[in-house]
Amino acid sequence: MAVTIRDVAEASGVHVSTVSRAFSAPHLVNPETRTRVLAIAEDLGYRPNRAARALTTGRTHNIGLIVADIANPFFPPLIKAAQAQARLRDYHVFVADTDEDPQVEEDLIQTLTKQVDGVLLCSPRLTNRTIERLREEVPFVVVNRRAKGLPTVLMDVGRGARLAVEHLTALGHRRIALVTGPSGSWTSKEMQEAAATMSDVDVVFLGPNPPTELGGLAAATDVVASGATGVLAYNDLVAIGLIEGLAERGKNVPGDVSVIGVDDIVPGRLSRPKLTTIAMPTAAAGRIAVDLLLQSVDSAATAAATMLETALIVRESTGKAHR
Amino acid sequence: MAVTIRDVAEASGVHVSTVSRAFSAPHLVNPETRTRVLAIAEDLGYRPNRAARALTTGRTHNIGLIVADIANPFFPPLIKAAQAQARLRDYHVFVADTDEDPQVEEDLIQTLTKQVDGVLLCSPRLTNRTIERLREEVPFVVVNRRAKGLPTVLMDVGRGARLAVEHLTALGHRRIALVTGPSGSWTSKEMQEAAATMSDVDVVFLGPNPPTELGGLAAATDVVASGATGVLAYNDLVAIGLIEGLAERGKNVPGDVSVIGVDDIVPGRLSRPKLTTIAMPTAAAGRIAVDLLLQSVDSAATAAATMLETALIVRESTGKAHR
DNA sequence: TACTTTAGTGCAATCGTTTGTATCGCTGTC
DNA sequence: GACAGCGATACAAACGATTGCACTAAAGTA
Repeated sequence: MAVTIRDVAEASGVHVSTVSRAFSAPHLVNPETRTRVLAIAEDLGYRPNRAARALTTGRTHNIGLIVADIANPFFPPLIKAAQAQARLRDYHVFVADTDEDPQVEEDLIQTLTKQVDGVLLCSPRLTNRTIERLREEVPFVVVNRRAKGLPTVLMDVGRGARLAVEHLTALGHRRIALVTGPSGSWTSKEMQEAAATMSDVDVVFLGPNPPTELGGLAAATDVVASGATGVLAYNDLVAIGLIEGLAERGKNVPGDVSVIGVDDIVPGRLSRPKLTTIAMPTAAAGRIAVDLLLQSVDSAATAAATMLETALIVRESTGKAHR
Repeated sequence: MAVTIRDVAEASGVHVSTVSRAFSAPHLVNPETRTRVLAIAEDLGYRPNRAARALTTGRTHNIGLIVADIANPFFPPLIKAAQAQARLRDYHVFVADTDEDPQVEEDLIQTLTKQVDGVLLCSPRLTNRTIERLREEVPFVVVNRRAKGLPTVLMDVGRGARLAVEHLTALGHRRIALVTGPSGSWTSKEMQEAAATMSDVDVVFLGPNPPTELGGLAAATDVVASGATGVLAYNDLVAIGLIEGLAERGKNVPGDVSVIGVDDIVPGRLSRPKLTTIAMPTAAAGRIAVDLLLQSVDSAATAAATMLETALIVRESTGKAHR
């Protein structure tokens, strides 16, 4: 059916090895021969069979991208960027969704291992021990989590949290609540550590909470009870839920309480009031993670952590504190 | 490095072909031998090399999933469901993003063709002629667009539109605007045709518009000018933009104008007022599309169109019309 | 002129599976 | 007792590429 390297070889009167080299080792073949072969290949619509190539070279030119939940608005921009970057490098991306289940995550890595050159792990739920074990089988890059000895891409949410708190204090808020996320979350820990070092302000920690709209909704009671007039939420979904919960209790945002989220996901840009938030460079993270992965595929892994800048985006959910 | 079928064969004292058959043709090998081989394979951590298998069988056990824009909230649930379904069938999914560019879409299909058993095309922007040509190379299933002679998964947005208009008329609205989408869109056409057949109501068509929040924002002027008190928007993003545009012109939703969107994406559930919308069964579409695709991979393609039901979800953006 | 180098190409092994065919030892039949 | 039939297994040829090595002819060197 399909046109193979052999067809091209016959059509151009050379051996298959010459055709192969015309593509992958140009300097080894006569320029004239090369252009002729390439033209004929083009003509015949020849595309190298990657499976066959993978068999001899051991390189599949595929990478795996594993996320907890594709439908979580945080991930699509990252996936999109990673896929585009991989395409630039002539790699294809398997996307897999673990449904937040560590067991599924491990299985997925196992079955993917043999047909990819590396795996991108986004916000993995696996234990460090398991990651340690699996890294023997395939190169990893981890995004959004610290993993000792592995190349890692992180976003500086600590600095983001400081910017957020500074923004709130500049607006006159003196008592601030940090609505934390799940207890195991690296992001949440970073935010707490950063907030704890701030001066000129009282910070109360409320949590842990599920990282969802419902988590925010439920946290509204605590926020009201805390007497805080400024809130930094674990992420935008929590912030949106919180704003709703506050409204139910007669509190207006930003009139009575200022709320800041994290992630800058699409719903936050469209909700009302539009969410002031800490923007995470997810697209950049995806791009860089792919580059790091491909780099560690054909040389020794550089186990450095890359830290990306975050930025405060002020929209409508924060305002001046009144006495 | 990795453990191959040969290692398993040697460890169990049989020929590789026996090991192969122990997996893929159990009835051809002695039950005793089989269990022994399987145990040893398990022990050694043997995983068949898919590239090698693909080479002989011609089946890669991969499928391609091509969408216009991963970051568009409409797609992730579909991708998620498709990927999960594929995994059930022991298939892996390449996800690729065309950035809404037909040329990229065509390239993508070309390069993917050789390493997948079939391609899922979601809301393709390709011309019918191009699809016609490409289908020679690889089995397709098309989602969210009519494609003659190809298996197709559609969502009954026509019925959804009728439900929406009925809902508005039941609330007393007598003049309704349909804010249409891009001119080439199948969905938009379906909605127009359905709306045109409704009685007891004036329907005005406003468009075409880009399928984004900005498109909705810009359409607000026309809506106000049209004198309509009820609006059906091309999708949720447009609806959200429209609500914002109406607010800028002093029109309250649902007080002055009722607005209905399409898709039931997450932002619509979180925006304020919460959006009344026509829910599209995207997850089901993803699942079914995968099944159809795998089916047409190893038998003749059934070129039937599957139509999925939509549903009206009433939230807060629609209300009674007042004289 | 004889020898070495080098550019360009062909040859053949190899990657890890699958699968059609051959082989082998039994059992049952006539 | 010869042989067909059969279950179980081994053999070996693919699949489509890559790549180390061998070879040839021309160019460079002494």
